[in-house]
Amino acid sequence: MSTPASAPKANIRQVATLAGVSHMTVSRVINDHPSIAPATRERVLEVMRELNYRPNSAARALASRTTRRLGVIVDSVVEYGPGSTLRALEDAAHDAGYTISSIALDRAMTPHDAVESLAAIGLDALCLITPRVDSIDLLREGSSGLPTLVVTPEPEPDMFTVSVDQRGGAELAMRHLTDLGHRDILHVAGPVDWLDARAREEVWREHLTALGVTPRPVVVGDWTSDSGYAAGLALPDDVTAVFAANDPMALGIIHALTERGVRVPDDVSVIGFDDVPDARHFLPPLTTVRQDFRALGRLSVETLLAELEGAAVPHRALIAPELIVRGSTGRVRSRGPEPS
Amino acid sequence: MSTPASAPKANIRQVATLAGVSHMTVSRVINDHPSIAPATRERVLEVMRELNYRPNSAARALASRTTRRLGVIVDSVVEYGPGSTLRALEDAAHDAGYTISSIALDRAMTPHDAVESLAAIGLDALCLITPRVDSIDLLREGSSGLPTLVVTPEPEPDMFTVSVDQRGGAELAMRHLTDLGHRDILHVAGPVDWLDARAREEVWREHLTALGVTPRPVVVGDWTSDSGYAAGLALPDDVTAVFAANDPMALGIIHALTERGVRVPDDVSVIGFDDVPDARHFLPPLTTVRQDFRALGRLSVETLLAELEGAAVPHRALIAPELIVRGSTGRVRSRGPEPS
DNA sequence: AGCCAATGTGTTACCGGTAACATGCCGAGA
DNA sequence: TCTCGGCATGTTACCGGTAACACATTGGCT
Repeated sequence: MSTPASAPKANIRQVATLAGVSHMTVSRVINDHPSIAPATRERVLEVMRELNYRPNSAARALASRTTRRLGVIVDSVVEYGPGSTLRALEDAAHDAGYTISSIALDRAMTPHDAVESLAAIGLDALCLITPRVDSIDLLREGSSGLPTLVVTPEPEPDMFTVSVDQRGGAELAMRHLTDLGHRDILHVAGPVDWLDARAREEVWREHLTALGVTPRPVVVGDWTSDSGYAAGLALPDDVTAVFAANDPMALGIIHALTERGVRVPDDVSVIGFDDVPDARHFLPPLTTVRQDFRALGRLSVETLLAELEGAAVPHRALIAPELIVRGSTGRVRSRGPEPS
Repeated sequence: MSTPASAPKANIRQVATLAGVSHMTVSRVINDHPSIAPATRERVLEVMRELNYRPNSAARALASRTTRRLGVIVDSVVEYGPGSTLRALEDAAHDAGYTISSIALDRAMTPHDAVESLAAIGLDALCLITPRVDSIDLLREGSSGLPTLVVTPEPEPDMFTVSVDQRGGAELAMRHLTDLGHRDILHVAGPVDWLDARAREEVWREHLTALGVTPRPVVVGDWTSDSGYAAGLALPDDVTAVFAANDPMALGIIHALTERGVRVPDDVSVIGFDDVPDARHFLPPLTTVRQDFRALGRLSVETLLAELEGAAVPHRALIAPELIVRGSTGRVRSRGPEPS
């Protein structure tokens, strides 16, 4: 065994004694204080290694009033977007020497409770990943006085916000479809209380209107492939393309259409949003808009830490999405004999 | 605003003074000590409410040498299984008043580093979610003296382990296929260093052997739908069923077969493993084996906390998987004119 | 030479809790 | 009535660090 069994944890004063310095000098070595003689530093480091010394983070937190911990409140972790963003945040935070404590809003957990329960464990800053309309207000209300960043599609004048450019992404999707000649484009939207869903829907509407086409009524889904399936079953015959607000719904739509004998993309083109890992193997492989959640997570941590250090940071930052063209979209074609 | 701006954090002694008791009494109220007069408790609670008092967790951790924090090391969070397990763990831990700090093993992070970096922040116990063969040894080596639980398909005599019953799940899949009359069953396995993958493969082999069928060589994938796709392209013509070690690979296989003009399930049956949320809308909807990762997470936390409290807990616990029959499997049928 | 700033280190107090032991009070049993 | 044990509470020390300030030494500049 390399580790001596049950190493009796050493503390800063024991290190100090063995190194022949005061405990304060050891503390300075730990914190990379500039004015430490190189020889002293070496000696202390040596002793620390010998004793297998690890600073006690609770003690540091208590004395310094800073925990090096970020709290994250995530609405709907189970969804691909929020979940991926959280993972990316965790990685980025870890790289910066910070710890993440996250709490999901899913269940019987109100934003207020979430802030409470996170604040209880001690936080340096707060990050809210929430695509919901009202969450920001709820956050404001439960405000904890902590530096805060919100990952949300809508800019908020008085807060730091970051997001993937939802409108830009929706533009990409709509332009792709209209470039292929489609005009009769149905939108299967996400839940009405999701800002991402709203942004995508607005762009769809605006884009069509600008083309002189009257948009049909949106179909509202709930992000699940099930809801996409339902929308697919109910798809009017004269629609030539569907812009689904996410990939699972696109999958469900394709499933339903296929069952109905409607071919994708020959009869109807379908485009998704997200680019989930499996999208390339859907049948047909899904054309979609990729969101770079890793970049989003990194950006969030950067922004938050900069804010903590008092640096001037932009109140709003955006990540650019990317169009991924695959097999579920094609040029518009007449659909054979229309019924009735 | 309901919260007074920048509430000056109260500490235990201020509460004590205002309540006319010693700070120790307040501490006892916080910790639900039995011998506190009801009247006193009420008075203290009242003052705590007034001051909006929150115990400082760093101070508690320092004084009590217990952090109420669990460390989790996750290998391959990006995979559905480990990722879901982690989420479930977080929820269960939160419900028990514990905090989770997790670290992903994915990148340039060795198990040793992971233990180090988790131990550095202070932990009550450690949980390792790792499907890899060698990780347990690595953990043993980097052992931190902490109570430890491993989520792994293989029991380890000297450690606490929990898992979804992999062999049982694979049995379910194989029995389903053979009940439908299939004998020529190909297995598309996960990476060789994954214990889950091994267990599924072994059962596949044993099951066929017991039936007097010589198993063909396994095809080894890497869990991704891409690798499934590759396997599907190379699928021998006389195979009538494929047991894919997870759902994304099953998806890729179906994609490839469909491209080749092979119909699923008419020509070839495909069964997956996991039951990812979208599996029911794959084309055709996927027959698969569901793993209840939420139950697994809950079980893990329960076990770990029981261990912490010194309770006697079984060294090995299993969650039962469930067969989900959908449209990607059917009775065996001759495949029409065989080429050559 | 004398002064001052920078450098390197030490002393002391304090962060906000919990542990361990001490104390006063009260009721039950001898 | 006295004693003893349990209840309710208080006192003191300590957990392992950091902050703030003090102090000694050194070297450059006037």
